[in-house]
Amino acid sequence: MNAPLSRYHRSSQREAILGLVRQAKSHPTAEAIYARLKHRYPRLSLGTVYRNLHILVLQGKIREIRFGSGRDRYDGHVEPHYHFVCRRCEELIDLDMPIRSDLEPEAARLGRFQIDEHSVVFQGLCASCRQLDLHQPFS
Amino acid sequence: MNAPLSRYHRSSQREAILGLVRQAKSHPTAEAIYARLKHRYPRLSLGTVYRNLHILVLQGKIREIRFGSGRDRYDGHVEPHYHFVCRRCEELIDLDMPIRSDLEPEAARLGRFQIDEHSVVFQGLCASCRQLDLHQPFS
DNA sequence: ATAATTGCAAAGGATTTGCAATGCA
DNA sequence: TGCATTGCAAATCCTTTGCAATTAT
Repeated sequence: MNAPLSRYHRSSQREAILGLVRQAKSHPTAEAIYARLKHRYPRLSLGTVYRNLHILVLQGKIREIRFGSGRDRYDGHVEPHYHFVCRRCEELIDLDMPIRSDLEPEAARLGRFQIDEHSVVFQGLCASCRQLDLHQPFS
Repeated sequence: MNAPLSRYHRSSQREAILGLVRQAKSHPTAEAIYARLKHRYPRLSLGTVYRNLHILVLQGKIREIRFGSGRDRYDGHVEPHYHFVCRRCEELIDLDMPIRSDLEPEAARLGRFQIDEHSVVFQGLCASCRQLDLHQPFS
């Protein structure tokens, strides 16, 4: 992961990546971030994007989201929240609903777990795919 | 994915894979399944394992679990249930606690979603890693 | 000056796929 | 026979890493 030994130096690439992840309503993949910054930093490389994303995660400034299909996504909202994923278009949406913290002690009781957090992901069809689905259902 | 055009033929490899995933208490990866069946089917290949796992998922006989680190895991329990993942050893444990179905209409109301299911994953330390952690915390 | 960051290219791990041979219906 | 399944190997996709050059402190 190549994390630094002492403290970080600032880099405009990293700041741009953080800015982009924070302002994006979507939850961009590394590839998407790379594509959107490539014109501003023509020599930018994917490796740099990945390295900075990891640093930002270590710094607690963004979150890595790993469910769903192959690629990781990044979330600029670090406060706990739930997600919805469309099973057709794979869009990932933040949900503004209360966290059920009471679930944690209940789960902890089932084993001798120490539970730090939990995630909830709803799956189904988003508004637009729902319409499509009426006409062209998929197997 | 190479799904068949009409109906499936039976294959003893597929039956063995299904049997193994069902009886396993752990949630094995494709690699682990391959390793455990290799002596019984010396010419078995990883490709065959992956292809059959996908077919079994399509048939609704097993579930694919995709959170956490890189590799997919497979679950022989197809009824909805929640999971616990240890952040140190990455063990994945089925939890026998009631499903909060009331969460779904609540989430659906936030967008115009059609919600079919939801998953809940608790993260923390399992019983054994918890003890270790007292002596050798990790960064 | 020291150490972090970059770009590039190559390596890595997990999964998928093309193809000829084999097996099931 | 017709089509699904297999083994094998190569290909693909996403992510990580080594290294020499550059940049921040």
